[in-house]
Amino acid sequence: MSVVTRIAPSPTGDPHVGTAYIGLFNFTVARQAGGTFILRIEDTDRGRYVADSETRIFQMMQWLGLTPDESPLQGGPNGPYRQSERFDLYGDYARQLVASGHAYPAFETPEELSALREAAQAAGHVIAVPSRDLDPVAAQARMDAGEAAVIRLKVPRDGETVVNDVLRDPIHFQNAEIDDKVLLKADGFPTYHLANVVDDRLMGVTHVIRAEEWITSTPIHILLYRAFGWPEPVWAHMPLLRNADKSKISKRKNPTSVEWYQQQGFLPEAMLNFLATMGWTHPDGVEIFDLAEFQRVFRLQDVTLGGPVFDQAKLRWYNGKYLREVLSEDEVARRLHAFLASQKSTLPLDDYFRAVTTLMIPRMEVFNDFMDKTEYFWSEDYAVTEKAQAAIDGARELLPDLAARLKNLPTFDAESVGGLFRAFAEERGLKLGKVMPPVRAAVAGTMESPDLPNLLATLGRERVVARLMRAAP
RNA sequence: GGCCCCAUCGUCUAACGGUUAGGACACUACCCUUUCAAGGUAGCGAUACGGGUUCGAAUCCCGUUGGGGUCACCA
Repeated sequence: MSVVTRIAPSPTGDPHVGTAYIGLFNFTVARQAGGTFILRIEDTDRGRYVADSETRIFQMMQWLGLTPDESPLQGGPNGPYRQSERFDLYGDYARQLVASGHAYPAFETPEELSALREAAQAAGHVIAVPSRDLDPVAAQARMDAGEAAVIRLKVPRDGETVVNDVLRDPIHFQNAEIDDKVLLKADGFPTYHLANVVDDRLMGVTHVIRAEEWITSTPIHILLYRAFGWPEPVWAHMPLLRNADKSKISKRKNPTSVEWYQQQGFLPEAMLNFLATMGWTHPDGVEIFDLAEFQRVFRLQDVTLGGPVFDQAKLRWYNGKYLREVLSEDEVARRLHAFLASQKSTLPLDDYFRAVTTLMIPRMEVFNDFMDKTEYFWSEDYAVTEKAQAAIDGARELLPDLAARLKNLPTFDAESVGGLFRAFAEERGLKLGKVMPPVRAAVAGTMESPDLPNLLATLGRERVVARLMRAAP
């Protein structure tokens, strides 16, 4: 049987980093087996529905290189892939369960239920729904008369349900502690439990790899599979990504939108690499690896279960590493340019831009760092820091001479410029540390910059001489 | 609170009964050096606690503590 995995996000907001995380593992398990990876949209909650969310989820997956094989946007043999478009299906399956005695219509109002719940809580047991014991014929008559009803799963009163999760020991749940979950809401929409199980079955899903928060509802799903007479999929519950305080990762405490990371100028490769190390380590201790390598060595059973804290500092380190050591300078320049263009920059992708990029690669971790650190490359109106001004004022008399020499330097490359400075310093009996800082301050307006010869060579003779003259008395 | 999951440096983790408990991020110092980075070297730093089992426990068992998840006509 071919492996089929899926992610089933709800279109309720920004494309979440947790979806990307779970997507990575589902994608990989499918790819390893030459199977299929499906993106299904679980939009049965019309109250929380966000219109463009689905498209943005899809774009996130594409950006990361985790493009699904089947999805609402691409279609596929098991469509439709939006639960709202599969509406009719669920009612039929729910009724099938009622007919087979595995489910029943229930007439309790929300108010009655909350009263029941309070009483049950006080007594320390699970809620007992009165409708469960209604005569089926009488219940049918009430439904026919148009009385509002939901359909609930008839959970066995005794025995236990065991979840066999590939990542942990068998988990035992006493059936008496599982309440009769709603399968079909009064508005005819299915709940997550029904829709999820029916769709996974119909789409041939073999491996359910999802977040740990679903563990407690897994026995319900297993009971459903059994009620339908279907075989269970393989279960694997991944640890939850955490905030620094160890709580489940949340918007309030951590950026969770992948779009945010995109806008900061993170690379998808770095994000993927980082995410892969949340709960898993490369067996050879390798820190930097790509999707293909991950696919080659990943094994589900090696996933570690402690809730990993999503540490942005480490993500940034990965990103810097990709900039410096994985991508070519040319590739970085191209991507940086595209990034800046998306931020409304009009800088052309020319040799000058490429040269500046090369100088900045070891000096930025994410693309968003770039403009702040390179103002003086693009404008004559660059800010001059106090320290820089002091450096200029302290050695102002050197500048005209230096400017003249630079103007007449036969070739204006880093090596020649470096030689010029060494010669100048020796001639004047000065240390390089006395000569270079004022020049740096004058041409960059800051004391923090790439090394001076390369900085000057990149800026070019014309700019350098003009700036030096301007700073000189 | 009931049920469920989890537990090695601050963080991500290695170890799969025998190691001076290893690596990475972060942090600190030093080196390189014209500044800032990058890079190199070193340092700091952990088996939550208590009982067992065993010649031997981070590793197996039990308890405690701690953290997390879940208890909707949301997913």
